[in-house]
Amino acid sequence: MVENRRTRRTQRALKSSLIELVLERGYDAVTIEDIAAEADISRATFYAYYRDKPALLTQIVLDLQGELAARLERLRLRENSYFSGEALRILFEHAEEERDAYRVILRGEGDGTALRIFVDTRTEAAKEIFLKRAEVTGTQFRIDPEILTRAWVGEQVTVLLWWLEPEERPIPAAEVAQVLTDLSVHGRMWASGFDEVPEGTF
Amino acid sequence: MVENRRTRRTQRALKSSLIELVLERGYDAVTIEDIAAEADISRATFYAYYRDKPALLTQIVLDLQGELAARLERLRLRENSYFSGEALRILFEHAEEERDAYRVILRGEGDGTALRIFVDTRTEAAKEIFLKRAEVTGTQFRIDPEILTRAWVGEQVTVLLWWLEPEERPIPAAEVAQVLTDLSVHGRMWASGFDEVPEGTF
DNA sequence: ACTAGAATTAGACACAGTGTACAACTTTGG
DNA sequence: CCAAAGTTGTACACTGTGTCTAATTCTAGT
Repeated sequence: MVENRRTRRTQRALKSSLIELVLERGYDAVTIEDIAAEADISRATFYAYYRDKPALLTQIVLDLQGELAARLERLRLRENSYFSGEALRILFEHAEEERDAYRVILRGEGDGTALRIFVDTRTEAAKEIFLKRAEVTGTQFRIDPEILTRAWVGEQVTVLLWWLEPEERPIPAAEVAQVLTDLSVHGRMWASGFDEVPEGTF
Repeated sequence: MVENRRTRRTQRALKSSLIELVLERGYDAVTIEDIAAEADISRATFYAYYRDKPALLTQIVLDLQGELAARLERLRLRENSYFSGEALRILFEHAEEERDAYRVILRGEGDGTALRIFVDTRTEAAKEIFLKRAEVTGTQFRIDPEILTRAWVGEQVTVLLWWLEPEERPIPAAEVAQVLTDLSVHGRMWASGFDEVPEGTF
């Protein structure tokens, strides 16, 4: 199975068919026969490329992460800053371009594996940045960086899914990214309009 | 199907069997026959209570949310404060008690429906509190409360799952809840050890 | 303690989808 | 143009699903 025009077409078709059908009917309601039919390919060929449905979905996340990682790497070479909110904007823009794939993944379709891969990869990336920043600036974490990272990725993923779901997104990518950065940087009380945390609370 | 000793036993057994087996082998690898066998019940009886596997899982989330809601309601009657981090502690304590059920749900096992129900319910609850607080204090949101809420729930869910996974939890419930509250209230830069946001960033 | 009704059972059924295999065919790249 | 790579249709055994039924066991209320 070398890289041909044909094989590429086949794999692309299978991936986008899965995405389309899953969004339409839900993961469990889609059979391999359905995917093959939608892709105009025989069921036998499906098995030439993927062991089963989960394998195809996993490949979709891996591809997506690969593309995202490439864009972030390009940014890193340009900017070399651990303080830019740029990375988040890139994530949201990428997600908008690949809206359907992201929706399938972030919804957790097909046992949660795809989502788990996505979250874990993002977590690793974020953790590295946080730790490197602390190292460079000599700053001491006030809370466990593990929790910090998990929380940060959790925010991203949840807001991302919410933002992607409607057909038209009223808020542009750059703007949600900025909002999320502001919230994360300044905290929830600031975001709620308080200038300081009210007395005798929390 | 009135509430008997027998029917209650049957339903409980089916629920905990599903949870146990899913944690052991993953949702898709568990058959209804497996669940019934584990619960010492015939497959026919399974169908007397639940249409299918998803229906059973959904019931599990609904039960859990019901119990959690009851505890939070009790708190609300006692405290009547919109500024307490108490609610979060209750969530973490509840999750620790029902660790296995929470893990199955938060992992997103069996198409993401159970997780979606969980997240949506939490989101509604959080949104109500945020809006009510703003109303009471007359505060103006600096960012869209919808995003604020989604992000907050996203943090909770992600950290919760991370915290629940290991067999023994090194950080007690009350403490993670406090950490999460601190982070959320003061923001990520504070949590990373910065006293103010560095110049020319974000 | 008895009994009507509720709950559970085993087993059979048709069915849909899976994963594998293979021989025949079409397309591709050099 | 042709050998190799890719694709196809078809068939197979198999697993699990959901429905049904007649027989059996348990429960609650008198």
